[in-house]
Amino acid sequence: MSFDDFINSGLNNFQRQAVECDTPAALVIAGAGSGKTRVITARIAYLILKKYADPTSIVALTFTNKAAGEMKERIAKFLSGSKRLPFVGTFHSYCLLLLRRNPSLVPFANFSIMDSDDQVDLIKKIINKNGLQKKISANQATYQLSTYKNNLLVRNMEEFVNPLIREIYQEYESEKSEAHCLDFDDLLFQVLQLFRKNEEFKKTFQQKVRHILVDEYQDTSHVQHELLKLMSLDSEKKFNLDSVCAVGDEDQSIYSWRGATVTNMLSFQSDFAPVKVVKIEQNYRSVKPILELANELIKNNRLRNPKNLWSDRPAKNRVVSAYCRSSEQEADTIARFIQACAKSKKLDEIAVLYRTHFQSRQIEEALMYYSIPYKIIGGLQFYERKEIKDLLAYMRLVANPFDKLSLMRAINCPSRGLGPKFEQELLDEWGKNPFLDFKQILELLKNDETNVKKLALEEFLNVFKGLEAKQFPAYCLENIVNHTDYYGYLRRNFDDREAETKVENVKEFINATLLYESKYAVTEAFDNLEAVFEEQRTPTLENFLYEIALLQEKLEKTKDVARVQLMTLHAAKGLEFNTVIISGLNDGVLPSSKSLNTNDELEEERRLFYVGITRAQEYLLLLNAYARNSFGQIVEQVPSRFLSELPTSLCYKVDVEKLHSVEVTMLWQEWIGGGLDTQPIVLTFGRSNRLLSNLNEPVEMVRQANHERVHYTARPAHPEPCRRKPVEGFERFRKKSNEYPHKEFESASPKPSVESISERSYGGWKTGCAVRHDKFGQGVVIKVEKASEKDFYLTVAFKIGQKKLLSSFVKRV
DNA sequence: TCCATACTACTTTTT
DNA sequence: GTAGTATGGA
Ligand SMILES: Nc1ncnc2c1ncn2[C@@H]1O[C@H](COP(=O)(O)OP(=O)(O)OP(=O)(O)O)[C@@H](O)[C@H]1O
Repeated sequence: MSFDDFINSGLNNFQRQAVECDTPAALVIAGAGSGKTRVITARIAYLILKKYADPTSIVALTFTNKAAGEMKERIAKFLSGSKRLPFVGTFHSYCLLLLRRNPSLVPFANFSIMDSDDQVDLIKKIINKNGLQKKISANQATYQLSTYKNNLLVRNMEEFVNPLIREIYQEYESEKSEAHCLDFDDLLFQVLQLFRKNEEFKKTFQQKVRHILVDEYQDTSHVQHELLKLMSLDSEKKFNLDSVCAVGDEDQSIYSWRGATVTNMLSFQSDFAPVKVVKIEQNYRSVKPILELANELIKNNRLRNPKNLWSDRPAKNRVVSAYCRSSEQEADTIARFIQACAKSKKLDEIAVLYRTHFQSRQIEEALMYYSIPYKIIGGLQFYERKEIKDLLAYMRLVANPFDKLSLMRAINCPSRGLGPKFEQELLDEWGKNPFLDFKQILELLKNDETNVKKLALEEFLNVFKGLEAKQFPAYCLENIVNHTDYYGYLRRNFDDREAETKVENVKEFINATLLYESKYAVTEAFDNLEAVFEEQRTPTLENFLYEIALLQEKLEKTKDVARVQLMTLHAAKGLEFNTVIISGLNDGVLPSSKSLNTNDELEEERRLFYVGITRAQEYLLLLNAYARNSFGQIVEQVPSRFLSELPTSLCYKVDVEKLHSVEVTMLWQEWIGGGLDTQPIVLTFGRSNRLLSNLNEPVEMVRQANHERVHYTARPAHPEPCRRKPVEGFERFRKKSNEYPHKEFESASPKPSVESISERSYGGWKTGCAVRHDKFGQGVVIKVEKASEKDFYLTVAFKIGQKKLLSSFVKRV
């Protein structure tokens, strides 16, 4: 389709207004799936093709690399053939680009970028050094530090700051700058400072860049908003670009925990006034039942502006909510569902979404068991693996010989007798001579060491002989691997299977560097670095390190076989799939147990669920389980409170827990396999034939919002499926109301075979003491068992019956 | 200094 | 269940 055709037929009136908007500032506020991203892409194409804007004068900022990738693809379609492409990427990657374009303005010429692991490692070191372990965990400190840093730049928050954090902050910053490292926050800060302090820099920037577009504005941080202001306004706060266009949706704000500020949407309107505000209410992505479900859910949030999002894609029987007995069954059910889908859909049109990464493991296991190809987005990333990070440390040292953190990582890996004691010497020495690079320091130290250590140091330094930042990355990496005998080290230190996977990973790493080199050879204009100076466009080690710093995924050839995508709800933002599976709809998982304290947090969890639902185009499967493995223990679960907010008329509930696995497959085949879109199909389930058309009829509420009514007892992880009276047809799958899920197991289930130690008191927990649980109310402890040093299992008699739970879940009364 | 063993804490979410 | 740390003996 030509772009003209697209403008005429591929956009509705409102979208077109935003795309063709001539006022300098435009803001699109619109619900999920209403084509906001489409507006951004179309506007970029419009500016280039209709307004003859130089592509390199356009900057499009997205929230994630994945979103950037998709947008690039869409734009490239409109601009087929053109080698000059606009910048599309995250705020962070754009800031990195600016810093690299202006090496003379950066505090250190060759800096390393710390990822979050490096950050936590450094903070942990500082905490341990100052004996603060007892007071704060490294993860907590990292999080608070980032918040502190972000606030520092924009407004003064000194008095509210945890003094501990300020202390750590000082040391963290100085360690970082001695090592010539920047963390993710620094990338934004450095550029922010450039804009604030360097008029020349700002002038050059505004001469070159004329249009800025920002996606997902509701999740931009204060710093990012500030940055946008500095980029677009002159010193008199007058608009100084040709256009700025942002799009966003308050209902999809899910990143407040990392500093996202929804009110940026309002600030945008005042800071860039006059702003043309465009609202879009039609959803093009989802079929009606799915959209209505999402609308009903989000209505429960009080802190929002009501919207009237509608879809004109009628459909029936599109949402099923499955109640599983355990997380294993949940995973198995997902796998069987995907199997049933695979007959009519491509696997990459299906996504499994979850709240936290650890949930992916069980799902993975099930998918492997059924040989379903899948791909995990996020989670433990390729470049976060230990073996890769070790080698990266060597590479980083080549590019940045001041990188203390990398040196500490590399020096004794593979182990060469240079342990913590030597590390301390090294740190002391370096502290005295901060302007020497690591080779000079090590040469210095070599003189007063024993022979064994001398040799070890010699060996270590030899690895770097002849390696330079301007060489090809693959050459450097292969040299490092060979000179350190890295494969040998892996085989010596890990058992066969583990060693082999690690060796494989290293080989893949080498492949990735080779691929990176060839990519440069093939396409002259490497889109991301399109506007970088020529010498920065050669595939050097240095450039490779910058390229991967903000990328977690490894560079892969082309899209290979279609695979089911597994990711967190956060990572799914901005994406869409034919079929979406959301697993783990239990209180404590979604909403997360850490977000139950305040209403704000709870509403963000609800938005997260909303984002998940609105990723689906055609089918939506929701799952929860009555038991879940966490920390190697089976913990009872209650269905998510959000499930009770979904109208039953839109959501078909199934008691999967009562089905045999074969029946589960039949269930899915009947739901999906028949091609419900085109014609009503005749079911051939069991002995009876039956139309599926009544799938969507209202049912009585099954599990009430007040979970107190539901009665649970401890039961084995895999109870035998219970025997049911056969029910005719598909209807038999529908969850019965008022039927307690585990009535059958209550008497049958063996009592936990842990010896009673109820007479004893453990950690202050005593039988007979009164406790309060958030949901189950008051109760009395009948049994105490040790779970760990600090945690205990309490068997508590509540009004609703006995429950066994971790002591951390109850309060003493 | 290295290794084996025991014991803890651990799970949000991302650039 | 596992990664990371603490301890103690070789
Ligand atoms: N005018 C239109 N006509 C037909 N399809 C459209 C139109 N606008 C958008 N779409 C389609 O609707 C879907 C959602 O669009 P898009 O991803 O741009 O929405 P969005 O507002 O960015 O969504 P979200 O906020 O949920 O990420 C896409 O598949 C897109 O192709």
